[in-house]
Amino acid sequence: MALQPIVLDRQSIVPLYYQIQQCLLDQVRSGALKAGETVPSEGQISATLGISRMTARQALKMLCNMGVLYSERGRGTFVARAKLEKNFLQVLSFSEEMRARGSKPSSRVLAFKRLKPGREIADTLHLAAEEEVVLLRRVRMADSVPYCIECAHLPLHRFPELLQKFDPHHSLYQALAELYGIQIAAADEVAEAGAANAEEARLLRIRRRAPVFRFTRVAYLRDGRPVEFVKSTYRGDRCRVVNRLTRQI
Amino acid sequence: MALQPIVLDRQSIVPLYYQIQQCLLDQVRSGALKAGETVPSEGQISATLGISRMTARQALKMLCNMGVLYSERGRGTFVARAKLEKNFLQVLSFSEEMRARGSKPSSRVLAFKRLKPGREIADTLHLAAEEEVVLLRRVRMADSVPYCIECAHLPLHRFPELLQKFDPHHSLYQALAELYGIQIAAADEVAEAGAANAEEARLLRIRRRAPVFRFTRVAYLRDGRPVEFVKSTYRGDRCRVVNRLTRQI
DNA sequence: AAGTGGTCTAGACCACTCG
DNA sequence: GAGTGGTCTAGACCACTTG
Repeated sequence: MALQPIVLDRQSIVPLYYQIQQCLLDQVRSGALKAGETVPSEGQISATLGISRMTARQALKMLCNMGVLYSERGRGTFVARAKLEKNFLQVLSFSEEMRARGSKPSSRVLAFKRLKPGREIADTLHLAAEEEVVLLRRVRMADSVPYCIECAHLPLHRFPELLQKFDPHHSLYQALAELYGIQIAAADEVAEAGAANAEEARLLRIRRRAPVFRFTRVAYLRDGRPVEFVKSTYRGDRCRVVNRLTRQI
Repeated sequence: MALQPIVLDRQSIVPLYYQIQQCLLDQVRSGALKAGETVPSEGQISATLGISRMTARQALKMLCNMGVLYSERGRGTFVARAKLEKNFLQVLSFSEEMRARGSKPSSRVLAFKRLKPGREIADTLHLAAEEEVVLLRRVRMADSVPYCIECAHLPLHRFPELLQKFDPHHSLYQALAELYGIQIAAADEVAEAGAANAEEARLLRIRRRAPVFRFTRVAYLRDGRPVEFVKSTYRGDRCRVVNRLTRQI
């Protein structure tokens, strides 16, 4: 309830509402604000910090959207009980995901070439007829243990010299950012349950017919243009899909 | 660019920003506003409708958060290209999900009783020692075809007369809402890939070792208190997990 | 009655993009 | 320079919860 002293920097380029938001987030993370507890009200925050109520509100609103807080009309704003620090639903590349877990990612490159794609891929990537893609097929490993087979398709016209410039043993997303200034903003992913075929079993070092996940992922830029189509097969014993679902009321 | 005439009802209890938001959403859905096109600017909307710019902004902001629109500073607000009409990550009960697809849900009840839960469930639901749960185990079917085996656990103290009042052939979520005024707001779900064991194969009418999804779901109220723990097994050939991922930049 | 969050207003300045 | 979105202010009224 007592607001830890927040020092705002009005000269900073960082918006005031963001400074407040981060400060509250730190207090929740550190446990200074515990689950179920009341957060200082919009009125208190604005009075204490000498800012407008709308600005205080903006800070709280974003934390509510993130699921860190929740508000009840007439009662107040509270710290939510659920722990959702699990990097929910971020688009992460394999490399990023493994590094986040403290493992060292590596790759065995199976194919890296240009190719005329099939219908599904051409349609999904909005390619004109006869347009080619770059195909990158790799076994991805963490600490030298195979995790998945990843088969990425990228429109050649958008990444003209990828075949020459990119070392396929490194992180693709990092290369796209560095070479082309490309920021992936979102992705749609479909997961299916399957059983390993002979090739998958060999590459992933599992038994034939062992459980696997098959993912189909389409990655988008901020404006919604598709830039990547990926099919991948993950070992069922080393992968789980975590979701945070919300209910529209 | 031309704004379809929006008629605002200032007497309505429905907030102005929400009326605007729904109207724009309809135009995007109907195709009147196409992907990549400019949406009327905050200034235009506020001037045309005779409302404050902050209110117009609130309507646009929510649509941006939903991924329907995106904004670029200095340029404008645009319709996103991705098709994201896929019932994004909503918590839906089996019944709701099947009805949404136009199928008729039904259930074969395997168990409906009180029970002392194991450690994992007691911990997850924050139960005191010796506290019991209601166990509801069902084969869920759509148009009489088995889809999954669902095994739900609910804290008995919160739903004291569920065993007497609820007909286990109907929708559990609907009953929770009607009998206890309970609104589930969010859920965490973990999916794993597996192979059907003998019992699962029999109940789901698939071969032994056929691919299945195994889900573990914990459902929460608005304030984050857990109210349901579910383990379920879905036929791999009749289920896919769809995700929309976003990237924190 | 006092306090809370939800909505709304009518302004303001800024950084940015574009012609 | 005109138009855009991003931020911020200082008020306002309302419905709601709580004591």
